[in-house]
Amino acid sequence: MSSNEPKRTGRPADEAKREAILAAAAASFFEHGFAASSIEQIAADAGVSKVTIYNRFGDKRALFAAAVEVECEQIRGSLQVPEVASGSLRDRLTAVGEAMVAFTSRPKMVQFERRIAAETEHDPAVGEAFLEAGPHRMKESFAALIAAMHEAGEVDVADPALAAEQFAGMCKGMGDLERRFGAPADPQRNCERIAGAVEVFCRAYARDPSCETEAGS
Amino acid sequence: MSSNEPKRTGRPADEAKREAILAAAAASFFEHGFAASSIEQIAADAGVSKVTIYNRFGDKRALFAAAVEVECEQIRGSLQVPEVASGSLRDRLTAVGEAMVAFTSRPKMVQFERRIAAETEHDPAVGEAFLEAGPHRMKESFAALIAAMHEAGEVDVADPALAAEQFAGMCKGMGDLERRFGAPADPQRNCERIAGAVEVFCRAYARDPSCETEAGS
DNA sequence: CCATTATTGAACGAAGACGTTCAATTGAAC
DNA sequence: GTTCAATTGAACGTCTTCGTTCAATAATGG
Repeated sequence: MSSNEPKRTGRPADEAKREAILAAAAASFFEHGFAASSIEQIAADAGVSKVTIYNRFGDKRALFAAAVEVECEQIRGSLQVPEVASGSLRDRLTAVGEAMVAFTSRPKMVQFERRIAAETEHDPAVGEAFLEAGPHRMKESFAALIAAMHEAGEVDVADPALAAEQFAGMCKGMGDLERRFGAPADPQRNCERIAGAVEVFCRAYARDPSCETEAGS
Repeated sequence: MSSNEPKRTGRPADEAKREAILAAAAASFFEHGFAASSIEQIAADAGVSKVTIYNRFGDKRALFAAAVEVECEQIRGSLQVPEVASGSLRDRLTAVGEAMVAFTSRPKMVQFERRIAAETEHDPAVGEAFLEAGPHRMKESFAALIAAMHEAGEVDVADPALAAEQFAGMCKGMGDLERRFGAPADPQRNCERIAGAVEVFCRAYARDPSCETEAGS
């Protein structure tokens, strides 16, 4: 693999600058939107010349795409359904619900989703990339977990993917939507939503009506 | 009330032009976004002089706000939980679920929500206005309907608002999110989501396990 | 030291946008 | 027909933006 060692002569590219550019680009794009962000401002924020940005990314849209890709990579890295193997079914579902809500309601994520959604209108590939990096992976992980619970005889679920959506949908309730449109978060209501989701899910799917089954450690 | 009859002299304002301006503004703002829309283009689309727009609305932001207000008004007018008074509990819930999904998944609405969410970052009042005109009203209507079912002894629901959110959340599942990020709609999956939501809701809340209670006509 | 590449600062050109000004025209009411 | 407001078209000023060009400088390998 000669590509592994470019062996290029001349002054090497400053990787720190690349990251500074991407950080500044992300900050501007996701706060002000694509059209309202200016390359010059991003360059200034990154402490970098405008020409450097054009040399390395070529284009405003390409820079945007690169910033989105970095963010999606971060999402892929930090997203995971908690592997709670112990505790009652209720406890484990509650943990999953809390993790999902906490993950999706961070202001950074809300902001990112808003911008990606808006940009999807102009460039569907952006929305697709996000969907794949975030929600779809999360859904698959959680569906697999439900399928495992089914195999273990704890629940009786014919369609794990649907059940995963149902549980996630109940946990989010309208909190999701409210945050997206600027309403302040209501932690207490969120707890009630999660508790309610666990309750309904258990009533609908649990084999043991008491839902106190302990998972084998 | 002299305000009822302005009795103003001179050439009267052309109301058709006002509507044309608002229509063109809505089309441009909600398709391209606020920053990427230009007054000149909107004026051209509306078949109107740019000066007319400035005379009547004053400002680009004010024009945007007016367009949002018109759209919210339309939402307030067309949104309603269907008053299905007959049929089994399952049938009525299914009808409500279908109506909600149909209402929120129209491309126009998806587009509108994307833009409002993006603009909420810059102007929280916009998000608040939409939330009030749309989701909150819908939730209250549906919660009232569930409360009525509870009064009638069909279901046993301690928190109608929470139950309304749960049902709506299950109906939407991830279809909502997928549409927002450009994934094509999947009508069959939507039907399964609604059917699944009805099933889970009934198992969790219905007094009559068979869920075949007929509502009095 | 030399070749080569990265980076910078400044300036440029073209384009577009916002919002204003103004004279000219239109249209309704009296 | 006169009066008065609405509308228009065109031009203007100012500002911002994208993206490019170019000479000068910094940093590395040989």
